[in-house]
Amino acid sequence: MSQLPASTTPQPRYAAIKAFICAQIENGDWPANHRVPSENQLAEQFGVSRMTARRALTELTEAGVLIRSQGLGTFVAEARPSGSLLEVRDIAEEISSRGHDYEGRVLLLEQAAASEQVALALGLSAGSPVFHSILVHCDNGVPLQWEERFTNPALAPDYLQQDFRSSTPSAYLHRVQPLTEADTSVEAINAEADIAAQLEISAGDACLLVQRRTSSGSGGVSLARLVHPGKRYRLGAQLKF
Amino acid sequence: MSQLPASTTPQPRYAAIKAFICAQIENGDWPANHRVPSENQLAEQFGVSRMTARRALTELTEAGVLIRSQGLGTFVAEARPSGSLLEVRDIAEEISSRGHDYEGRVLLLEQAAASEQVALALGLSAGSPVFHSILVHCDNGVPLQWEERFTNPALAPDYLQQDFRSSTPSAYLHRVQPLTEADTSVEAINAEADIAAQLEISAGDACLLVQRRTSSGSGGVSLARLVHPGKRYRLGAQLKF
DNA sequence: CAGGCGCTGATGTATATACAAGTATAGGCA
DNA sequence: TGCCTATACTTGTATATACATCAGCGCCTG
Repeated sequence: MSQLPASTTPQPRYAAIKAFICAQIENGDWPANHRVPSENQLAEQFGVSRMTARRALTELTEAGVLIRSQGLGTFVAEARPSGSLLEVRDIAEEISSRGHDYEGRVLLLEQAAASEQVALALGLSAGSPVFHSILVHCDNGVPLQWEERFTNPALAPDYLQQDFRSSTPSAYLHRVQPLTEADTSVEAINAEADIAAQLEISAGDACLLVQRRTSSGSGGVSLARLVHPGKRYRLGAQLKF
Repeated sequence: MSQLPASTTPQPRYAAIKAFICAQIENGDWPANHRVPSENQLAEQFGVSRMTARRALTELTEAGVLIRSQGLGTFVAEARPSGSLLEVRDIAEEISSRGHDYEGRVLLLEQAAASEQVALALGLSAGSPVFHSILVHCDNGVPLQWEERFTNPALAPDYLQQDFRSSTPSAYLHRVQPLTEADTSVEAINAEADIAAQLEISAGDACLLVQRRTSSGSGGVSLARLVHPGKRYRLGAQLKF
């Protein structure tokens, strides 16, 4: 073996089919929603078995390049919007990974009655008891995030007994309830006076407001409002297509 | 929810194997780096063929739950960090999909000399010519995004000839250069006077500043600074784990 | 004793086959 | 005309089999 000098292509055969399909799409020959040859057609065309052709289609589907539907066929997916993915890490882990000291200041930790909005997000009825916490996360003593959180008591029963000075509610929830879903929104706000004071910035300073609703298979777990001082914090992301 | 009591189980057989493995991991019976039974063992244990057991292992590997290596075996992966993903869509497509009118106001479209920072991001030398554009994207006539962009002339030669009143630079670049990578950061700023005027907001109002560097296989394509009025715009994301 | 050889068992690739399930269409019957 | 069914084609699941490739181990030879 290894008699093929250059371009020794130990690549599997399904890779050739994937490359072929991607080439057609990138050349523009196959626009979005164009129908891709069926598994049997590709198998015959490339002289492979149906299972091998199927693997190429399956992997491209998982990559978001194709869309398949049983009985109909395989189609080119919409050109993906110049989208990017943004990863938001746990704030305490982030601070620790920089080699800085993490400190959580607990401003409030209580049981309260759910407002209509909170009840809706957590799948409860308005007025039901929910856990309500407000804390400030600090990096080397400098406030980096103000966090207000409403948590479903059924899914995190001993929330109020936690010590959030060293571990975050987010980490606790992640530990007791495997999360399966998260809805996040990010916007910019001018800091209100009280939050500004707690973040040790001036009222009106620009802040990132991240709102996140997390849920597990058992239902809504938690609703969080996270405020970051704009001058001290930035969300980052690296994405490869 | 819960419309399926227990009877209808049209679930494929590999799903049972996946569930079994996940259960062992979540129970703590199989810690990180624990060795998972081999394909043949699982096949015998569940009374399925090796290919079916293999599928369960393959899918869990793709999901990041397991790690496999040829000749060694399959192992439980390290617990995944509590990360989440945020998708950012193209602004014109976003506006159109709401059924609103998109309008692009071109404030500047020129060739300029690259600053040191721009040159670094695009893989050029400082002072090289780059395309420089500033525009404001409007939704039904209301400014929604201020965009300043530096583009590599080698990869988008007829950038200056484009009509960005109806199609965005982002869409043009996506068309002529398949992007493979993007680095994005999001922060909050107080609007400067000039940008505030162009966005028709007050100076000092909180804004989202999104900075994005995109690159293709051929190198750095473009560097963009996107400013959104905080009161009018929000980034959203839905993530499933 | 060192090095190599082959064995075993693991994952990776590929094939042929079978049946299940969803979709669209052509044709027939009332 | 309107509805229903049979059929063909598609993707989805599952199996049995074969060979390739890689890592680890032990034995055996030089």
